[in-house]
Amino acid sequence: MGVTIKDVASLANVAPSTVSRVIANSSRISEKTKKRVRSAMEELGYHPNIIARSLANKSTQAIGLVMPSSADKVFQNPFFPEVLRGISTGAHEKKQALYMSTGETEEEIFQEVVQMVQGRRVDGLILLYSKVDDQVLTYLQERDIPFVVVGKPYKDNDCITYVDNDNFGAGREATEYLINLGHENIAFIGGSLQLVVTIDRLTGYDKAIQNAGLTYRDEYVVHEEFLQRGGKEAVYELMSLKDRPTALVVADDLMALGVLNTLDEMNISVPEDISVISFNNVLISELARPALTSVNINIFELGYQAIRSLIDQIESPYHIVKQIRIPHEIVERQSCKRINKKSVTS
Amino acid sequence: MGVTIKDVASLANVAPSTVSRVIANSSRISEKTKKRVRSAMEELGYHPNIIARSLANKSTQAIGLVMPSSADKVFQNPFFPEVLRGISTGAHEKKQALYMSTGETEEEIFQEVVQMVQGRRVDGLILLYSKVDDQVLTYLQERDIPFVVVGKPYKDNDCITYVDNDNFGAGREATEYLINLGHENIAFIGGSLQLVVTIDRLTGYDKAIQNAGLTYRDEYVVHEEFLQRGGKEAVYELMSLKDRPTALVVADDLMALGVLNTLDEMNISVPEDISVISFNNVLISELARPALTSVNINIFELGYQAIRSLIDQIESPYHIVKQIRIPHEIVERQSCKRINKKSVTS
DNA sequence: CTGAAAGCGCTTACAG
DNA sequence: CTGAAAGCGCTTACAG
Repeated sequence: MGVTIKDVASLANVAPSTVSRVIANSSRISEKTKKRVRSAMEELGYHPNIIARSLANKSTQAIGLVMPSSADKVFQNPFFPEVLRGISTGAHEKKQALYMSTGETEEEIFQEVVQMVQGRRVDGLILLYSKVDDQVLTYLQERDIPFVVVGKPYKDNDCITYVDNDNFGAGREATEYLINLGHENIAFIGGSLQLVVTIDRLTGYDKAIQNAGLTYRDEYVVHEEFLQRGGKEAVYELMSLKDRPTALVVADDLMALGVLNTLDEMNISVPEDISVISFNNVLISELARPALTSVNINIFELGYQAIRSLIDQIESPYHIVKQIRIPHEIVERQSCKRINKKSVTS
Repeated sequence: MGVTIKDVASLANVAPSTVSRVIANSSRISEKTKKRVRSAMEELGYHPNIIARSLANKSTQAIGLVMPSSADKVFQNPFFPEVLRGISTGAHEKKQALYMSTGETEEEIFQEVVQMVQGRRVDGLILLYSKVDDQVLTYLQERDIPFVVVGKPYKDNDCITYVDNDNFGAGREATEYLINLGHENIAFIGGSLQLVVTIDRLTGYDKAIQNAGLTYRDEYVVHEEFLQRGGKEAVYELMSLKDRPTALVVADDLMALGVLNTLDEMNISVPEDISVISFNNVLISELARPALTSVNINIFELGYQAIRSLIDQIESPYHIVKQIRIPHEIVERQSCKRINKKSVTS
């Protein structure tokens, strides 16, 4: 049924190998025969069989995307579609196909990765997460398969190519932003401590608190699963403290939206009674009321740079390691306000 | 470098063809040799080369996902991650790999589809959109490639396998829900009329208005691009009418969130002054204030059934056409309220 | 129950 | 500048 290289060859009166060279646009073929072969391809509606090509030259022109486990929660976070968009754009520019993992548990995903790699389905992989003690990462390192991590790996930073924000800096700056508005009681609501991003942002928060000479309080730091219904618990806890915080650093826009709702239910208004700053700057932060001041981490760029550097790595004859830092900046909206200190109030 | 079937064969002292049969778990091989071969595979860490297998048996165990064009807007709609999740789950169950298209324009996407199909990269495709006059669809039909559409195709309904909601019914019921709450001035804010889903929901709205003996008014029906910053224009237009609507049917949760914001800016409160019902029931509808009453269209199921029926189609020896209707139901939250009719007000 | 051989549709030294 | 031949790693009639 399918038109093969042989059909083209016989129509153009050349050998199959010549057709192959025309496809590759080899400089060793005369323009004249190239033309003849091309019109034969046109006439027959020939398209190269990519599978056969892969087998022959041991390159797939395909990239594997490893999604985090617990797919259900993850996909709901607008982070993923956006990073996918960046990856997709880069893939298209470089004519790479994209393969997605589909497993839900860590073990399933690991098996899939092994399949992709050993089954020679992909030339390299992008890990769309970064977590402590990851067997996928270990496996890829051992086998010396090209891969890049979106986010900062927990260890071996120097030997792994990754694309990340300066989340420490982002956490520090967000906190400093609140400090500059006069806040002294600033709490931090973070996601899972299994995620390196949480750790980094929290450390930045710490640093800012210290630098400003504020007292660090354990009870001001709470953690909730990312995406949980608004971190209700966390907010209740914080608001029932004797020294209520006057400002919150929230690790994620979606979580911040939930925090906003909980505060609303408690009749605490933002930014009048309490200021809120969050991270990621996804569409939701604009649509929230009040619109959220959020740290833009340029998610698209994270994905785009990830695939660019993966392709560089695949094409390069020697093993290159690169760390790419995507810039961030605070986008001011309506959720933060200068505090009226009691002493200053007339 | 890679371990091949030959290595396994010589270690196990059998022919390569026997190893192949063991992999396929053919009943024609004795348990004894199966065991021997399997332990050889284990010992060598053998994994079949999927590419080579594809070439030999002309099946790829991979499915292509065709994303809508204008990827930028699309990925931001929570519809896509959710439908992807359904597809991914089904793919994993059936051990199918997933390929994503990466093109942005219609033409790019078309070329990619041709590549996937003629390059024998996939056994079938899922179209994650449905629009008027789609060349991809026409191409797949002509070539008799297995595919399924998520959404209702614009024409040729009977010959195409698709998975859809009863969007006509959903539009009608949403409108009836408002009518039952006593509303008579009900407006419709829809997305692009290029999308079949918009047309269906609008037609349902029409029907409900007619059935109830209410007068249909042209000025009550407005269209905005899906996802546009809240359909601000649309809301202004409607609210400046002499006969202001008392209820809105909004085609999409994200759009409804924008509508909510615009109303808020105009100091019109929901549901006291105006009721709002929308569609899709994504996470955002819960997080909005007031929480949105929304028609749950079971997006996950849409994706899950799509891939199931695609795989059925691929595995079936004859061409089967199926139309699957995913149920929907109204999820009541806080954005709708019984109207206080003037005549009834004491 | 097992093996030898041809074939899937390409690419790529090697030779001329 | 072009061709004949071997090979990529599997599968599958065919034969026994």
